[in-house]
This record gives sequence, structure tokens and C-alpha cells, in this order.
Amino acid sequence: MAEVVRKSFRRRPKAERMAEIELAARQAFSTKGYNATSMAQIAEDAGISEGTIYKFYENKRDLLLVILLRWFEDVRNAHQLDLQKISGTRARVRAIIHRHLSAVIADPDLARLLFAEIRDFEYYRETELYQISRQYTRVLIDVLKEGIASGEVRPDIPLTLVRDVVFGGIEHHVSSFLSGYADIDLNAVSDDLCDLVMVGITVPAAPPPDIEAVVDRLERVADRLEAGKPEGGGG
Amino acid sequence: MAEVVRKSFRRRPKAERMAEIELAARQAFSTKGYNATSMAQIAEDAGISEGTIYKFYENKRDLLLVILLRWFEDVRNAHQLDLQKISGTRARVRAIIHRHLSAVIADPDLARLLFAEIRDFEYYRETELYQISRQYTRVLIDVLKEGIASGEVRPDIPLTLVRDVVFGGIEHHVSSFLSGYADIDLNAVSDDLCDLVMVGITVPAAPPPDIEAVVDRLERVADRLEAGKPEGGGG
DNA sequence: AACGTAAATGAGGAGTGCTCACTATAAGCG
DNA sequence: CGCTTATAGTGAGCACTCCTCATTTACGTT
Repeated sequence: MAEVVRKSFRRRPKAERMAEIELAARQAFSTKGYNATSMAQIAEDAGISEGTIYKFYENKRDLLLVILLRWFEDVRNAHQLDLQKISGTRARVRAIIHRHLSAVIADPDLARLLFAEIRDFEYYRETELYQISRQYTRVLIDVLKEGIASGEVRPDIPLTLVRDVVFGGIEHHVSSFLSGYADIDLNAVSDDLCDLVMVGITVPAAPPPDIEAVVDRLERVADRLEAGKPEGGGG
Repeated sequence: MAEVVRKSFRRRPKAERMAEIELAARQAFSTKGYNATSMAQIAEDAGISEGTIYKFYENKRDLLLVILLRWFEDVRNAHQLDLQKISGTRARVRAIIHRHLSAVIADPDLARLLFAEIRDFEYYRETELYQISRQYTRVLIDVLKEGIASGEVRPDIPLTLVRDVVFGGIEHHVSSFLSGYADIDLNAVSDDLCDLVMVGITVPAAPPPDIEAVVDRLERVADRLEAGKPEGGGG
């Protein structure tokens, strides 16, 4: 039997190999998308053989989930730190919007993977990534509840719907940006969306007439009449 | 050389074959998703060989696009007819929301395919489906512009953002429904979302002044006038 | 009845994710 | 230092994928 010639290789600590694999995978997934990326390509970029990847990750899907989880955990932690410094319902809502937009704009490719690829994985909801994602959007609901408690927010608003409108709205709005066809003004969009959620699109109800002033004038007129003087000034 | 035995087949008009293929494909895509559906399976369900599909459709992606296009055109047409009967900005916004929710709930699987699979296809934006989709969401923007013209809507609202918030919000909100984990109250959600977009989440502005007190004062002034004396005393 | 055309075929190519029997290596031990 | 051992690492190969195309068939027309 012919001897099988195998090329030599270096053994590396598990953690380092995983980091290399994840780096290669992240770049490939980001630039080419999930389906267009092959495990063979990732292995080559990471300088190992295909089989090695399966020593650390169950399968391709698992690899993507791990990558997105690491990224999302960072994003979430940054958000939580940020929010502690801000008070007032409106400012906090604005901060959540701003922060989320920033994260999506900073890593549009990973965000797109999360939006478009992961969501329809079977068992996504049994995933740790899903749990983190829930926690992440949960923050907005907590802020709204504080707002209700402090009287700034109507107590009858549908909380989960508001949450979905904010995050779904951002997702939709940024999708053109993700496709590279448009640019986004981070601050302007944050302000606009915050404003939209807070006061809606309807024209503000006509400000109530200043009844006090009117009565004051009436009184002055009455006084003049009482004083017996017919008329004072024309116009 | 051994003769290749081929089974007999029936020739059918192009249109009928295509209808059969699309039916089989639609069912398979709907129940199993895009990636989990194989062309071999579709061919078998349609009672033909795999190669025949490629006589009518460029590739698997094209087949899905055609199916979603047919469905979406129907949805759009129904919407347009519906909207003609309704007047008033708020009622029209509410109708758009209600109709879109209905369509998504009626065909959750196709909606999910549109949301999750299609969007990240390369060249999606060069697609007819994309154009129809633009037209479809465009209707909301037109309604908002009418609202601005009629004075019902603030003229400074960011139109595309409102559009994204409505459709993105719906998408997000029904994603739990699409996964089969929750149910949706069509009318309640329509009302809530419409309300949210129209007036936001903030508590309504300043309470009206105390009219009673003002009227009392007016009456006192009138009494004074009648009595012609500086003090009149109320009743 | 023969023909031409277009429908239909299915083996096979190039690629995929993934497995597994196997080998090479570094760390721990004497 | 060698010896053992656990395990990182391999890569041929399996079962599958989408898709092509030379070939075969059925049908409307003449």
C-alpha cells in the first residue's frame, strides 16, 4: 500500500486557533454573506484544514452564531454603560436609538447577517444570541415604563409595539445603507425617529387661546366703561 | 453500448407546466424554506425532471423571485382597490397598516420568504420584485403628502423614516407570529400602530385652563357693568 | 407519413457541508 | 532525555446541492 504523505502542521492552543478561525470566518461572512462563504474558504484563510473547524464548532451555522454573539455582547455592554449616564425619558429613548444606529452603521455587514440570515435559522429562539437580543431591546421597554411612572409617557401605549417600531424602523431605514446605496446622517435620523415616537406625525392641537389675557382685556374694557369714558383709542 | 431506457412523458403547454412548477415550488418553499428546498424535490412534486425547470427559470433564485412577484402583485392590487374607498389621512394610514398586516398574516410563509431570504440576494435591487415593493410602500408616502397638503400632518416630518417605521415595525412585530409562537389581534394592532404614528407616546400637552373659573370672573364683570357699581357680589 | 421544432430528459460536473479513521504533535511524566 | 498520552490536526470521501447539455421524445404542421 502506498504511504499517505501528510504535510506537517503546528499544534496551537485551542483559544488561539478559535480566534483565528473566527477572524477568518467573520471577514468572509461579512464580505460575501453566509451562503456564498464556504467552509473550505474559511479553513484556507485561517491556514488550517476544513476538518479542524469542526473540532471547535458544531457546524457552519454554529460558527456564525458564535461570531455574531461575540459582537452583539460587545454592543450590548457598550449600550448599558452609555445609558447609565443619561436621565429623562426622552433623552434615554434618544440615546437608545442613537446607540443602535451607531452600532449598525459601525458594523453594517454583521448587522445585516443578524437581520437577514440568522432570523430564519431553525431553533434561533433557543439560541443564546436570541436571549441577548431580547435583553437588548428590553432596555427600551424598561425606559418606557420609567417614563410612564414619571408621568412623561402615556400609560396606555402598547410597549412591545413601540419596541418593534423603533428597532424594526431602524432596521428598515438602514437597509438601504447596508446595501451601500445611500448614506445616513446619524444625528438627524436619531432626532427624527425620537421625535416621531414621542409626538407622532399629527399637527399639534391648536394651542388653547389665552383665556386669561382675554378676560383681562374684558375687564379693562369694563373698567373704562364704568369710568364713564366712551372710547379711548382707535386703531 | 447499452441503450439508455427513458421513461415516456407528456408534452404540455408552457403556461400549464409553469403553473405546475410554481405551485410545487411555492408549497415547498413555504413549508421548508428556501435553502431546505431542493430543485429535485420541486421537480418530483411537479411530476417532471429537474432539467425541465431550467427550461423556464434561470435558476432557483429566479424561481423564488417569480413566485413572490406573483403573490406580491396580487397583494398590491388588492391594496390599491381598497384604498380608493377611504378618505381622510388617519383613516387611510390605518387602512394601509391594516391591509399590510392582513396580507402578512394571510400568507405568513411567503411574507417570511420575502423578509428573510430575498433581501440579501445579490442584485435584489435590480429586480422587478424590488420595484413592486417600492411602489407598495410608496403609497404610504403619498397619503402622508396628501395629509400635509390638507393640514392634517406636520409638514416637517421625515417621510421615508415614517414609511420605514411603519413597515419595519410591522415586520418586526409579526416576526413572532411568523415563527408560530404567538397570535396577533389584527384590529387592535392596527389601531395601536396607527395611533402611535399619529400622536406618539407622549402625554397630551398642557391641560386646558380652568374655564369654570374664567366664566365666573366674566360673570362678575358683567354684573359690575349692569350694576354700574364697582362691587357687585356674585350669586 | 414524414418532418421540424420545442418539450423533456437524466447522467454527470463542479461544488457544498460534514464525518471519521487516522496521524503528528506538544505537554506531562519518569 | 525518551515514553506516553491526550488531542489538535488532517484530508479522502460521502451524500448532497444546483445546474448544464447532448440526447431523446412528443406533438402540430405539412
